[in-house]
Amino acid sequence: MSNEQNNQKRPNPRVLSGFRDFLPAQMRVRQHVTAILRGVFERFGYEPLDTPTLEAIEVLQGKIGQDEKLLYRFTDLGGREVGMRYDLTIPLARVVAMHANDLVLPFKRYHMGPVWRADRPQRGRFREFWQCDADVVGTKSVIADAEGVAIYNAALSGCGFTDYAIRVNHRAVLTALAPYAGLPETDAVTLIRAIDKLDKIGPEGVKDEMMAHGIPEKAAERVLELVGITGSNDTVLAKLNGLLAEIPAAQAGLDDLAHLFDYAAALGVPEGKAVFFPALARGLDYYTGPVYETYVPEGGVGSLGGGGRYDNLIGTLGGRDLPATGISVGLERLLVVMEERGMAGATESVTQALVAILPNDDPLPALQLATELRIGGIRAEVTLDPKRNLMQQFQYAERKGIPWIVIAGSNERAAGTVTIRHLAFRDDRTYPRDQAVSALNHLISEWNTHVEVNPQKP
RNA sequence: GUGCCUCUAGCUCAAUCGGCAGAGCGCCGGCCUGUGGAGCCGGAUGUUACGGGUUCGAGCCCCGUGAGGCACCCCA
Repeated sequence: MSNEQNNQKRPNPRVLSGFRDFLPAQMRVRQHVTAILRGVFERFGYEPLDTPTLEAIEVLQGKIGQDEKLLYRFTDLGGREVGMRYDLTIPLARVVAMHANDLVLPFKRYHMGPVWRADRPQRGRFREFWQCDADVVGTKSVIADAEGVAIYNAALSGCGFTDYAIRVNHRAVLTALAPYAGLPETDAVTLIRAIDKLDKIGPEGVKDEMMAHGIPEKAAERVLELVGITGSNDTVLAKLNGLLAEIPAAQAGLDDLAHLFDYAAALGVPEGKAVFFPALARGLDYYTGPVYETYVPEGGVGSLGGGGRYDNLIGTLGGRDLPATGISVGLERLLVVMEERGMAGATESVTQALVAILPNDDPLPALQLATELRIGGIRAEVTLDPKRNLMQQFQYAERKGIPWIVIAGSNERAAGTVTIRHLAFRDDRTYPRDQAVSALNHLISEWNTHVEVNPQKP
């Protein structure tokens, strides 16, 4: 086949809108962050779960309300109607319905994996993206809700964030808005949809939006006054208790939140990180109790994750009616913000040491040394093109982010030594050949300590 | 799925009224070097996102497609 024919037949390489390739440098960061999240989930005693990416369409349909149009669906070769999972919560509900007898309740699981939505892509919004969820099924305890907040706190601080906030609200507060403003319940969705934009368009914008949807000015002002209340959690709770005294369901919700904040503090959430935020809006068709979302200032991607209690969902898939609560961390948004802030470390290669082979030297001793390093637990690679001179090998290591280069050329062999050089520090050290592995292992752990103490690389 | 904006070298950006496609950084090749990040010499930087149209002539104007972004919608 000639090149011309080849070019004509070859399709333009491309990826679909909202889908992405992850090159090694990006994958290292993704794996770094998912490892942090996995560590947090497991530290709180959540067990891993995985489920198929495809589900029968009837499992996915009807549980996701308005977003059904965002479902990727197709007919498979056997004529079955199939959908790609839209979130990780529906699969959890299905697992609980199918395996209820095998699960110990409360069932605590975490699940990290891709989900698909045929949405219009934007910054931090993709058609294929990862969610990292932790949920508890089978308890109504507010401790479980507080645990969700505590997990968020541990996850975000574990990733290096310091300026995050976890906003907390309650379904009962949201549903109380309409009666509080003297409006019929049917206006609740309109009110919630509007106050959800408070951050973006401000109080005046929210008021305009409400009025544009037929809410009387007085009622809009009343709602805005309530959701605009700020202060310490105790202050806001007290004020809302007063304002919503006539609405028993709201009182119960506020009581939940009072406990939640106490529990969260005891679970290690620092003062000011879990904030009662009455303007936090979450979908009404889903959540039944406490709800929360995480924010970082100037993130530009909306919330980094959300969660809450959904006591009525599990039963809808045919299993026992079980209460549930949980969180979802948006890996992509986390990474967008981390990348923008230069927090996405882990720029080093997976390779810890390159074993150099000098030009015209025998490659076998280098291969043997690499083998020893690997047996010693060091991720090592060996120069694959020994015609490259030593400087080119340095440059290869530098460019790839390999921190160490190990040289055991003819000079070292004659002296019975190895030379270990740290690329960035330009630090040469000579060790006896038979101590190469232990010496490098020692240098690596020394370096890791240094990185932890001082994340700024030279 | 709707509306609007954007797309020039690997990256960041230029290109007067429609008149020869440019800079910096990076990259590639050669030479040299058992201890470097360089030097010297040389080179490509390119289907101006893609496909059409108008024009003597299109990076620039028009239409379509794709991708990215913003706002809806919704959400991670």
